[in-house]
Amino acid sequence: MPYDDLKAFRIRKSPKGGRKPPPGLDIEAKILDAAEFVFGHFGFRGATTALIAKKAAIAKPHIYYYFEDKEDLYRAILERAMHMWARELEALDTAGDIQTILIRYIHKKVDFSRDHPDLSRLYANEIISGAAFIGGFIEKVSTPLLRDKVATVEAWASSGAIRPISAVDLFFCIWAMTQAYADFMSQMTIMKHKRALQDADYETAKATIVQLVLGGLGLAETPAPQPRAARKPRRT
Amino acid sequence: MPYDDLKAFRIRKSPKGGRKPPPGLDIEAKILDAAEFVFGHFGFRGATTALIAKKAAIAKPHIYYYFEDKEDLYRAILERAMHMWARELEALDTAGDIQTILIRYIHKKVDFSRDHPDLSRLYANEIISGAAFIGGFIEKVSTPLLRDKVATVEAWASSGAIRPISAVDLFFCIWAMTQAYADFMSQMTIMKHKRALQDADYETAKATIVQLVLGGLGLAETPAPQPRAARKPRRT
DNA sequence: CCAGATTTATAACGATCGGTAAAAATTCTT
DNA sequence: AAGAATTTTTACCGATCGTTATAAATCTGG
Repeated sequence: MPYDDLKAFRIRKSPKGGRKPPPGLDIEAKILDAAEFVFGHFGFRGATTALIAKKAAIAKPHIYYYFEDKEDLYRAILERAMHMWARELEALDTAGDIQTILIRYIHKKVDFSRDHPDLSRLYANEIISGAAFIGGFIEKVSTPLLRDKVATVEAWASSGAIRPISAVDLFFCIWAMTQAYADFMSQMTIMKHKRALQDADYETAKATIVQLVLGGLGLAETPAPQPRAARKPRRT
Repeated sequence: MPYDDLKAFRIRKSPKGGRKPPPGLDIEAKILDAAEFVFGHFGFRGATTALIAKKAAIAKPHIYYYFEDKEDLYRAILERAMHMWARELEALDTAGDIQTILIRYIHKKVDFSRDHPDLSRLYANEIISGAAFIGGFIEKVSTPLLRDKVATVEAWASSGAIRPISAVDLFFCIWAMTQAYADFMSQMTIMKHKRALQDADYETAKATIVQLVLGGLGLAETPAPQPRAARKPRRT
């Protein structure tokens, strides 16, 4: 688990005692949710503490009771986003059918875009603006993770299981397609004449991406209907 | 040419007489270039006129001699970006070999990401932040253009020339993949341990995207060397 | 060379930015 | 219920935001 280094990216404030959600919900969580939305839509520089406070329904200086400054708050959410991002890539376990592995990964990525669009937008904004805050994380955590998965894909290719391909670009393309359904959501809703993407839209997205990836790798859609007993997970 | 409506999106200032670049370069172009960079990296809200002026090597209020306000400047660049974006989609002429059409389109899109990364980032930023400025343009100009191309792809599918696919999502995916090589450039350079993407990287990107799209549509990479020679569309 | 128009630079405005100080309100402990 | 500790609000700060006013510089045509 190499990406546990990311603890170094954040210094929290109060390791003090008791937890208690007395009247309403936890304020810190409300701030984080509001900040996720605002940072996700406008980036670090475009987001304002006033807008975050308004979205969280609190007074503006109240933010500074829970977070040192704007950057601390931004890092807190970025960390959450990177955490989930890295965990998803790590969860691409290389055991089992190739088709199943890829399908499962693509589905998970699209589901993430549907369930956490603001986190995806936040990440996209950070990358577009130059990855000033998470460049180190990408270099030290994401890249080794990627290289591991790239090696797996290349092993598939050299064994003849899939058509040869640039494994790095394959991942870039999968990320681009799956994350687009969060980042470019507003464009898609306009072009589809909808107010929001429905479940059916995400299912169609999954099917299309799966078709492109499996087709591009020369794989059939049906993952070889389990010739033997289900209990045997092939080789490790 | 439906997208000529976009003239309504911009009101320029001086339709007055003579053009002359007397001492240095044209100031307005320098402002536009600087603004393209700054808006592209930080979005409308995150960009500051001071930074644009500094990048253009002029005094801050000098901007307001050529542009009414920040929004006017932003729209000017957005218009340029949308112009190029729409022209590219329009240039996907539906004549000729299907493979050739798709390959040419993908190549053009990747070339655009390489040659105008800031414009691509600008567009991405605008979409991510909700498409507040260009929502109308997308609705009135881009969408009809897209629907036309979608009809073409669907005709291909119903004629059996390609595998059935959601044509709309196919375009979303092609845009996502090709534009990612501009928008997510910083992530890619970090993960590739490079300072910038080289020509070879863009060529690999093209090949990968082409492989995914053609493979996903059940098309061979080689576009039928002669009009009537190839009759057995068997893959690899 | 000079008046008039055009282009650039300087000064400064109100609004808003991120952030602080300190008081008010609330909760916890006793 | 009283006092201490914690949570939230009010008031406000200097810096920077977008923008305007206006003066200096430059370029024009005669």
